[in-house]
Amino acid sequence: MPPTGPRPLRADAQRNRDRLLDAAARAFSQAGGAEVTLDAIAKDAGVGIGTLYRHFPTREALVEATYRKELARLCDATSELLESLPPDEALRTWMDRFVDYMTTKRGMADALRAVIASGGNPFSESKARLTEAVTTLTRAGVDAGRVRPDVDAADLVASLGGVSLMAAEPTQREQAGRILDLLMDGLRYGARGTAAEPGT
Amino acid sequence: MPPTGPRPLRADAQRNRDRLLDAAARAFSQAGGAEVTLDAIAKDAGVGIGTLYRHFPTREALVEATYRKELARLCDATSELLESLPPDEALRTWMDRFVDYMTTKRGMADALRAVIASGGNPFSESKARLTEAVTTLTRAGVDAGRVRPDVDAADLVASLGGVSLMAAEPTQREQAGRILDLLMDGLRYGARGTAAEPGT
DNA sequence: CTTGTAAATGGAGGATCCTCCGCTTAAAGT
DNA sequence: ACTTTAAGCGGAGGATCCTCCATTTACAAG
Repeated sequence: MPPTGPRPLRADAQRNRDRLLDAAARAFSQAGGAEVTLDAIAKDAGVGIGTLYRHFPTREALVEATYRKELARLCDATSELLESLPPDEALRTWMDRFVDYMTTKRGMADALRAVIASGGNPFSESKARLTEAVTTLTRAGVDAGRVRPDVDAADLVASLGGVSLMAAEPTQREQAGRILDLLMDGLRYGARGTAAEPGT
Repeated sequence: MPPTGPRPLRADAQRNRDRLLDAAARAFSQAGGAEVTLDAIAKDAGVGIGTLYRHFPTREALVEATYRKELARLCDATSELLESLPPDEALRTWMDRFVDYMTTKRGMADALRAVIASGGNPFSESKARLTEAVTTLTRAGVDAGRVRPDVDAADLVASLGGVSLMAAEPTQREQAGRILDLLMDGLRYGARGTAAEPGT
């Protein structure tokens, strides 16, 4: 017997959930979308505020769900990057994209804070995907002798999260880039094929 | 004529400000101090909520002011560290202390977010001190050939802020340590006296 | 000491967050 | 079709945040 997975949502619940996500996507992608009130989103979706909170217990949860697809796309881009670039550059480029999502879609910052801070639970889905993507990239780098082998992918994801949080203001995008360079050099330090010079 | 500095506070205003800081220190240093309501602090200080908000426009501003002294102590510790340790280890140790403040005094996280995110204004005092401290440490490292010369101190402060934000949970203190190691190796990469092996 | 005035006060009130629970309804069983 | 029941709904209401401005007060000038 197939172990009863989490039983499917009731039809009306599913419908409301979808409406909420639609409304949220609409709201968050507008300018200043980070300030939209949850009441407004619920109203726009035509459901009660209680329903919103049941489906998404915190603002972060709603934002995370809204951006889950985009996060997935970002993760899926790894193989493509690895085909067209040397592994360390692929990793560096991927990091840049990661941060770019933050500065363009403002609501995304909340999403990632939620994803990365998820000590153990509800958002681990996206977190797992991100960690997996980073694992793929670093492993390729290690195999090519361009990245040190003793780096934990989860640590790196956390770092990216931290950098992104600081770079939330588009003003600080350049600073974020420099920090990523630094981090990248930390990743190169001690790789098999170590070069003594920093930078690309 | 001496350029009229920001005119001194009126006597009653100064008194209220001090009371508020006392009350805040009391509140924030208690367990779970991060959740204290501002109304409670105002009441404890015996002033109206409006007064609190005039002196400290945001929660972060109050927290920052509360911890300003401790932040200053941290900054002042640099010379002591430089006397007893090689510059790169001094820097690494200082970074650790920086993060430690976060995990012990929980309210401090808010403070630092405020300090570091201060694009340009009200908290630049503490930010400037932190940057100065890091400058001292890195410069010593550069002179000793143990830190690369092309690192901007402000970038490093921002990085520390990012790491600290992610390490807010004491659970993640070890992860924070590993990230600092990585960052530190990034700083060593390309220093005059480059060693090919990572770590200390 | 009196007066003028700008600084400072404080709390009522509007906005938002989030919880809680009595009512509604999908859908499984008969 | 009818009953049953638990999943789902919604929004009133309590808590907190922050603003605004009529009133009070420090203190400088006369």
